[in-house]
Amino acid sequence: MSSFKGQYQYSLDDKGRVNIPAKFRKALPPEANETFVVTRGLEQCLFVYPLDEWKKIEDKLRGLSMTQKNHRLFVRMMTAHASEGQFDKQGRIPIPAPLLQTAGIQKEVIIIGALDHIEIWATHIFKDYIEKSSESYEQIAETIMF
Amino acid sequence: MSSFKGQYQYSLDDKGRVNIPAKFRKALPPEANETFVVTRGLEQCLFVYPLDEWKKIEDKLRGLSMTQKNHRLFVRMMTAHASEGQFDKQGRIPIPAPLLQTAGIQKEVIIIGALDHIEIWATHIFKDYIEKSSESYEQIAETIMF
DNA sequence: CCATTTCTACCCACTATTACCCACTTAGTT
DNA sequence: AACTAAGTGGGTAATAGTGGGTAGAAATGG
Repeated sequence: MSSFKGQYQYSLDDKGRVNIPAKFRKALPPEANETFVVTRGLEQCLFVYPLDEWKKIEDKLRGLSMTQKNHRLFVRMMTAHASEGQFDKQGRIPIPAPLLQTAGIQKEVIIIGALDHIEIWATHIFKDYIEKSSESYEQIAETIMF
Repeated sequence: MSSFKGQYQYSLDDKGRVNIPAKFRKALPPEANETFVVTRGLEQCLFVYPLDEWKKIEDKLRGLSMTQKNHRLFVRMMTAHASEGQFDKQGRIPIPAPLLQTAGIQKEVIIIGALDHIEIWATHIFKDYIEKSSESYEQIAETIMF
């Protein structure tokens, strides 16, 4: 079971590749087979799952009904934007252009760990999000039962 | 079990052929026997099933009742538009003209993976669909229990 | 039933893209 | 200060995508 955490600043290169923090790469379980899946996230960012975690998502998606409009939409959003890949020798992954666009990524990105997955944000979007959300953080905490 | 994912841009050539992404071809299980079935999709697009997955659909269709008007309609829609075929040496499949028409495909297409099947969309229709759906995506996500 | 025409499937060649590899730079550690 | 590890950039070879030509099969008409 992965437990990604932390926040790292990187930049996208001309070929659409981003580095994955060495800490995260080392934390990958062997079942992930050096493979990850990037897909569209909720909020304007990208989710990166190690292969083993993605398999769990897939199983849940398969359980949805093809005849339900909302289910089809959800499956499409998750899968159509998903891209499976492997690290190159330097530990980078390629991000398909459509995903970069949906996440508003141009050059500067922030990569954060979120336990079972990694998130990639355009730096300025992430900063805005954190700032805006900071105000309601304590309030939202009230609604969450621990 | 197939697990198609990703999004690819291709163009229909003058002979009515479209390329199937190399990744998808490689992911075909041997049971599919290099064969696929294209049929009319839900929403304005085409569904492409590897033969083994299509067999499962057929089994479900057989389970429907011939005495129910809606069932007859559903079976007809799925089967009348279905076309079985194989890849040429370059990995392309021919799409019958009537299917192109129902999907509104002229030249530019987007091919997406949706786990057990592949979908072919006219590019502009797909973009409209995604844009329109993006608004409701997070909302729909809330209703789907993972 | 045969001849002609159209359509389809197969094959080849060109172009674009991707993935792999190597080298350089920067940062952190001893 | 030197060494090691991590991040960045770019070149090249292999692969994938596109377009078009030709031969065989099917359909149509005489």
